[in-house]
Amino acid sequence: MSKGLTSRSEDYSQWYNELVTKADLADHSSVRGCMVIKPYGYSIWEKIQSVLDQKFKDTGHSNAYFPLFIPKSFFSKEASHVDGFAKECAVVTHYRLKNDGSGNIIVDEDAKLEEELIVRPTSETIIWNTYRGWIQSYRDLPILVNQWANVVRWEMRTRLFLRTTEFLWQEGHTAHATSEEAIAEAEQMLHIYADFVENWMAVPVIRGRKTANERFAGAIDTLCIEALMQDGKALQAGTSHFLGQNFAKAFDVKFTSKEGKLEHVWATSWGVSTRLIGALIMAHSDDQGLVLPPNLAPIQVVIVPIYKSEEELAKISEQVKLMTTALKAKGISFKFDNRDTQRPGFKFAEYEMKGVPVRLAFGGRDLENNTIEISRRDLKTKETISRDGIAEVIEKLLANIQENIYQKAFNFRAEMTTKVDSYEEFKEILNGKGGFIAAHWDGTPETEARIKEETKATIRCIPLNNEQEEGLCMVTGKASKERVIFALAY
RNA sequence: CGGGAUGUAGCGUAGCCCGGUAUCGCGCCUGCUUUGGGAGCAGGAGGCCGCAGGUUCGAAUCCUGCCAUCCCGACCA
Repeated sequence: MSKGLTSRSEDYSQWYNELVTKADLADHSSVRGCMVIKPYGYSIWEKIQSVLDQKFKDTGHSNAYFPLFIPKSFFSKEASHVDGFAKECAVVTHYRLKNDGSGNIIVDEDAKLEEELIVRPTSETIIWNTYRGWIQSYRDLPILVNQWANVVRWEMRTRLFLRTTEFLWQEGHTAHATSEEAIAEAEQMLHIYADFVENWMAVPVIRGRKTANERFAGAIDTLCIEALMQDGKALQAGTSHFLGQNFAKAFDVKFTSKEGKLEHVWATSWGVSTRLIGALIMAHSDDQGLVLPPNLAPIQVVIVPIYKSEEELAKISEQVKLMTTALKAKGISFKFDNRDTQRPGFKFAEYEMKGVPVRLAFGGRDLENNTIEISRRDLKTKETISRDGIAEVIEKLLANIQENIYQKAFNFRAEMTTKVDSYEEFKEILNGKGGFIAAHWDGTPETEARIKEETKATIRCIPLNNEQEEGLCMVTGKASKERVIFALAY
């Protein structure tokens, strides 16, 4: 591992790629656009999974698993859905290889599938095809199912965690008897995502609604949470869709209501992916590496011994044991890094790169003075304190770090959110400081498309409970009753 | 799919114009000394120079073809 990182201000892309690699999160794989998530990176995903999974279960959802492959014909059943995904699907056409006689392995043309299989880019179609068999009466509803899975989208251009050809995610797919209930479900899940991202990941988000142009293929309404990254670009961190009866009609999923009438069911789908890890990196990291919020850090406290002999290490280990027992009792995760293959300075730099929130350095001096050196990753400050009541001190410190990281991101977003009233000013801010831009828009897809064409900025969302304010569209001058959020996005 | 570039050790590179079997740094291995911010010294291992042809006594270097990757567009519910 070479030292240091490219500075964020010099080349944000390079900084990001180096950080992902050097913090031991992931590597490019030999397969185009795919990544290998390394154990440390995966442990963050596991933490995300465990917290969200509990929230899903607390709201009545269950996990299930559906096939990776989707018959091509399923896709064509929902017109806008196929339009949205057709250009990025991996397709399985054959099921056998053979030796061509000269040692080369080739696809056996005789083993061509009658109907091609699509590697799922999302599972609405196969799930709704399955739900048809599960639903007959209102008594079968609601169906509240989530799946943890991988999906494949053959994007032209990829980026570690943010947009990879294959990625891990969860997708919830629910079926309801009424429109109101489905809408409430979609909103509930959006708020679960927002709470998670803000309180666990310490990333503030705007909860909002997508415009028709930016809506999910096949949805009636797409809700989203939008976060702001340190380079001033927006990142969609999660979505929740109200699908109306579109998929129920496409897959003929009907139920008999209390009143004895045959009706199509109402649907939602919602998901977050490993992209959240990308959001975490880009929201908090600095030129020393990752900064993990304590609530999400796989290791909250690392203890580095500094010793000159085996005997000294043994004494330190003994004292560390007392501390870790107290930490364990408080549910604080820790690692005692007593590897003798690396020196302390190397370990300090390594855990900074990996974003461990709190570091304790324990040496001979501390052994004598009943002290320890404690350092916090977010502010990079350190001080030597008494070991008495250390677990309580750390517990408070972790909470303080969590709050501080969130506040820092919140303040950054506030500074980077600009209200503009003219198209000129809009372009100036967009090309200058960037960030979120709140502006009036006439509500038409044409104007939205024109702005995207001319500036590359998109409407990230129309915030929920948006402040109503009379104004004029910055482009066409037509009347507008609220500001919407524009930004350049990932 | 257009425009541009690059393929040399695990990673980053020099050499290429002007042909003679590969340079340097990081990392890796061994030993000693070290350990409170990425250790020092000494020794060592590791290469089908992207692939396939061609020119030549001889190719990392020149020529042809192919493949791959990266960047900029297009694309990204």
